[in-house]
Amino acid sequence: MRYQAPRGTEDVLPTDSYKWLKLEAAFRDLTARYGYQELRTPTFEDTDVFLRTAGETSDVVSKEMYTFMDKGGRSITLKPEGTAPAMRALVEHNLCPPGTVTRMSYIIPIFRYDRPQKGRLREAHQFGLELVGSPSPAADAEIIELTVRFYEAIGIKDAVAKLNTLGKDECRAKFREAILTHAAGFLATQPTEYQEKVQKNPLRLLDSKDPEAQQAIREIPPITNYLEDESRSRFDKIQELLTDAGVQFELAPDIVRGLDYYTDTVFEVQSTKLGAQSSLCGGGRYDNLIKDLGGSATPSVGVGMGIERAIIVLDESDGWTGGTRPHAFVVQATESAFKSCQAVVRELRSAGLTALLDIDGKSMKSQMRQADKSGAAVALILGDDEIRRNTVQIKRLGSSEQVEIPIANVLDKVLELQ
RNA sequence: GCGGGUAUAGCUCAGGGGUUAGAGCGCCUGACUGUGGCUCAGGAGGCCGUGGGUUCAAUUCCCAUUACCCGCCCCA
Repeated sequence: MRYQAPRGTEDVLPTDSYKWLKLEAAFRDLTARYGYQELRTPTFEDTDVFLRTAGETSDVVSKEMYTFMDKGGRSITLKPEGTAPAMRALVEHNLCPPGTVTRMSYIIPIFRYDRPQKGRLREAHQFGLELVGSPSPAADAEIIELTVRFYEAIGIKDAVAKLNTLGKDECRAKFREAILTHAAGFLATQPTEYQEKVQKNPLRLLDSKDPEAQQAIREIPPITNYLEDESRSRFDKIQELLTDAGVQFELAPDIVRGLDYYTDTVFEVQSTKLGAQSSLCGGGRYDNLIKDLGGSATPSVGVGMGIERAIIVLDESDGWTGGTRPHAFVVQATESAFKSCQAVVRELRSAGLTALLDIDGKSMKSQMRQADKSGAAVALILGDDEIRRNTVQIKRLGSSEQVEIPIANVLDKVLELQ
């Protein structure tokens, strides 16, 4: 126990990896049905990709990035989020020419140097979706619907989308001013550090958990008072589409997101099972990001869903339905039966079944215990007597039914008793 | 980055300045011939997180460090 995994990282153990496989399969299956194709990007990017997009004042960029110089003197950053790298690839390979729409998905590790907590790791993983090229509110609604459907598909109950809009540049500027004006009294009582932070990004005030801040926030007129017509009608239309789709959502003015590239729509799905980290995923519209990366202006929407967080929620709600069980465990009743047992195992495996056997020459009692613990549906028992008779004993574990059958019928019988 | 808590067996946790540090679960072996689960008996497994200090004596007290947990910040 000398070494341990680096702080904020974790090993997924063989006994737990089925959870990952299950979520990944659900994600790939569901998104494929909506026409999303998987994009795979490098684990690291030029640091500029993130500096240009996430916003230099955002916490992610200002204090959480894993950035280093490589031996060629390049500034490299392990990706702290998925959207900017995906859009870097999209621009580089011209994946979304003007006038077209592109749907992409990805499964990636993300790295953020922050203090670890429940549901917050330095290396985490996320499922991502990007719907690129469509200015339509139907695009926003599709991403939100797909996200909620994913949580339903993996068994997370009560997945409710929290929806908000941040408007566009001009209206947001007016709204920021309004925040500063209305919260001036409260801010004056705060440490200068916090004042500066809010000065730089007044929206930050809105998701504060401080009760006094909450009080101050109540004085601020809602952003909807400042929205331009286009933003307002988008917001309304999205809600209409989600309602039509039967997707549960709530309006949540406190959702502002930590990355600066969002425009108009922002949303999260939250859970109370995540401790201080309430959000299971976060996403929104980013109409300026692609242009910032040197592409042509392309309206887009996307989402990033935390895999570890989904697993926590499912763990705490007993959301896992049985792992995989072997079909058969082959028991050698006599030492000399080993080769025959291996032949049986080989036959079952080549027919696509999971078949196990002991390779340490343990006692039959021990083998039976192993068979039981493995969760196998049946034990196949083979010794000298059976070999002489060309038979095998087949025992259904969980009951004590046992019959002797011709060895030629093993496969059929094993399948029958599953 | 800031504040607080915890660290003892594979897991969940007791304990205590002084011979061989415990429990439950798990694991291994056995209970007449080649049969699991239940029961019973036996057994393996711990530098008591790491480094330093106080002390005749530290796993126990103190300090530091590392990791995890909780809250803040923030977020997946």
